[in-house]
Amino acid sequence: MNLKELAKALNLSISTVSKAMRDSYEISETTKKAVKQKAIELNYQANPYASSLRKQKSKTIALVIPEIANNFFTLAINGVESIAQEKGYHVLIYLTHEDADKEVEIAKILQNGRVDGILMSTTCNGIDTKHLEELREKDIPLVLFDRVVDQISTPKITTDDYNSGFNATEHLITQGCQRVSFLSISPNLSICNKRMNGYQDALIKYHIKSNSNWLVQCSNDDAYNKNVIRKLLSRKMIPDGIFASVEKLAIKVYEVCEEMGIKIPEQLKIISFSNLQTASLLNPSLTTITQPAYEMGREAASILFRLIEKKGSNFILEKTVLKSTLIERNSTRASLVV
Amino acid sequence: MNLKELAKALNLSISTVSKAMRDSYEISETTKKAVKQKAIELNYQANPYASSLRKQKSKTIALVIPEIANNFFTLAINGVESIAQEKGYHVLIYLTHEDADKEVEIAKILQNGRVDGILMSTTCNGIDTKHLEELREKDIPLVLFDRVVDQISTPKITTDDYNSGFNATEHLITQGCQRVSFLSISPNLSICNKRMNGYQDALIKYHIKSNSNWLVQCSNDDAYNKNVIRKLLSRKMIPDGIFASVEKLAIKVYEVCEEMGIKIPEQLKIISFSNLQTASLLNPSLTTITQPAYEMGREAASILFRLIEKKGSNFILEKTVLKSTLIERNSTRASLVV
DNA sequence: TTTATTTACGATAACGATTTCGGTAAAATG
DNA sequence: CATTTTACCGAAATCGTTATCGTAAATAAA
Repeated sequence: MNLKELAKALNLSISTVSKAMRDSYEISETTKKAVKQKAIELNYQANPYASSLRKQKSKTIALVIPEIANNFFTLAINGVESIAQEKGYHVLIYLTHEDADKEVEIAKILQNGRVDGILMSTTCNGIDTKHLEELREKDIPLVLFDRVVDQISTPKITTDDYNSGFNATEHLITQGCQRVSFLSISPNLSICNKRMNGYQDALIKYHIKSNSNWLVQCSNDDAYNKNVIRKLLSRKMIPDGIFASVEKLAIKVYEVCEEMGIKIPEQLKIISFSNLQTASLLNPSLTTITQPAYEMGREAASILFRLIEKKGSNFILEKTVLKSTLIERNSTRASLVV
Repeated sequence: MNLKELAKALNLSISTVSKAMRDSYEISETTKKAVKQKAIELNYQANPYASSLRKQKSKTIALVIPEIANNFFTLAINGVESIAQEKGYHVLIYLTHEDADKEVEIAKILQNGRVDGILMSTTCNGIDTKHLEELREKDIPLVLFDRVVDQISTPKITTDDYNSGFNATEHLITQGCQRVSFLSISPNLSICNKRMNGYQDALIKYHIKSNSNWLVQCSNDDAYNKNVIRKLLSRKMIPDGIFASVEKLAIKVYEVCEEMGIKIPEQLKIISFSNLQTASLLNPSLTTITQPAYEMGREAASILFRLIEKKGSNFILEKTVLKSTLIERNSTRASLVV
């Protein structure tokens, strides 16, 4: 079923039918009605690729994220999808699996007009950002969220990572921690570094000597991370507080503590960035800094659509910062002095 | 940058360049090399929509799922994406949010050639399946996974839901439960009913009177479900075992038990279908039936691609059944008789 | 040497829509 | 009554590829 057949069935020209379908002022109401009815009757739907080719826009966006088995991204996708569906856009999903090369490859592929815009949260392994600059040069609308790259000039949605990092650390300290360790996911990730800066400044505020030994670099390999954490908790002087920059590191800490018989929060308190649905059901319940993931997705998507629709508008705010909330639970409960 | 410009830069015809790019036997090796080099130099990439229009295939599949904030689907997406990326396909994602109308709408939209095939897990609220039949009639490759619809003739990937349901219930009984309740997510979902059948047959095997009071219909509204569970656990005769057909119901049970001070597993044992990463860290750790979600995604995708590539091949197995595994944890630990 | 066959490439027509540009009738205007 | 508008509609170009077909030169076969 294409326009030609539909036109034939109506004894009208192709162009008339095309215009009628899109409510052109050139077409009388009566023929419009006739055309639309026949279209429904014959189950006509415009071929999206023919339209895209002609109109040079695809009504499709790409969502590029490092992983999906992660509640933050899951919620963000929900936010993105909700806006996309409202706007009648389609969403292509690409996972980089924290592989910088794959991210570059995907960025390359997306230069060919397949999508009208890109929503991206970068991999933590990347250092080079040429692929993002290329997208900017080609004027492909790009919005970064959460894991942003500061040097790229494009809208970015983040949370107040520095403050959150500061507050999380302060919370540990006020709950009685003296030796607070920070688990980083990557030294190349600006948001992770901001969280770390908050951590360091909180230590300074409370006159706690910032010891680089408490700063632990993790990776995206679960097994490796578990080992790193094991080592951390096997030192002669182990931390009494851990600030995990991402959820999966907190999970590994729990596992290692169980394994080693370390009691949370009595021997070790822990706080983590996390959107776990089950944070309150863990043993013990996990104190979290929870990002407004859904809202971030929605915000990122709606800014992207604004970019797409009013291309060339320059009143686009570069940076949007949403607030995370610290939810206190038992994993950081001050030890009861019975 | 399009073929025309590339051809001009090479002093060749458009058709020659096009063929060279796709390694046609009609083109000499020398010109092929020249063309490809120039293509890289000028950063040429074929316009996907022009290609799709001409070739009548899009190298794109649709993944239609009811929700994404669910570890099963998250893992399945991972599986799907891994195969899609291997095959050079793109993945469009659509969420129905358990809304049958939305599922119908999406199915309609996908009839227009936007995708070469569809991967779907149906909503639990659907009863009508006309939209799926239409897809079959239009010969659009369709593979159902997990939440399948039996009456549609198309490949399906499921787990052994009946057996799993039986085993889960048997497990509760052998751990000492006498009043086992089943939390259903929907009466319209064949896999949920199969799990229930397993449950019922296990009761029969152990000569436990199957009481319809123990069969609780939940929905996809968290607040509603929580209320239903509250009521269940407020009866004069409350169950001593709960079998949750999906993860989110189990979480609600935990929450209600915490609220009401009901001790798991002493007063109430619970087992659930679940792919929670944190099942072992819950308080108490949750006994689960865990589906091979990643493998199901991979399997579904690879069958879909077989369908797409050898359209008309009839040796396609209708049904693939993978095995779930019961992972025993503390939520069903037999009460210690101290 | 003549004929048949490859080899390597180009011209051109699709694919299915959108859009510009006309064109014709009827209605409105002078 | 002549002229301009207005209201509708159609022809044809276009988007960027791919596929079919044709053809010149080069090679092989006769």
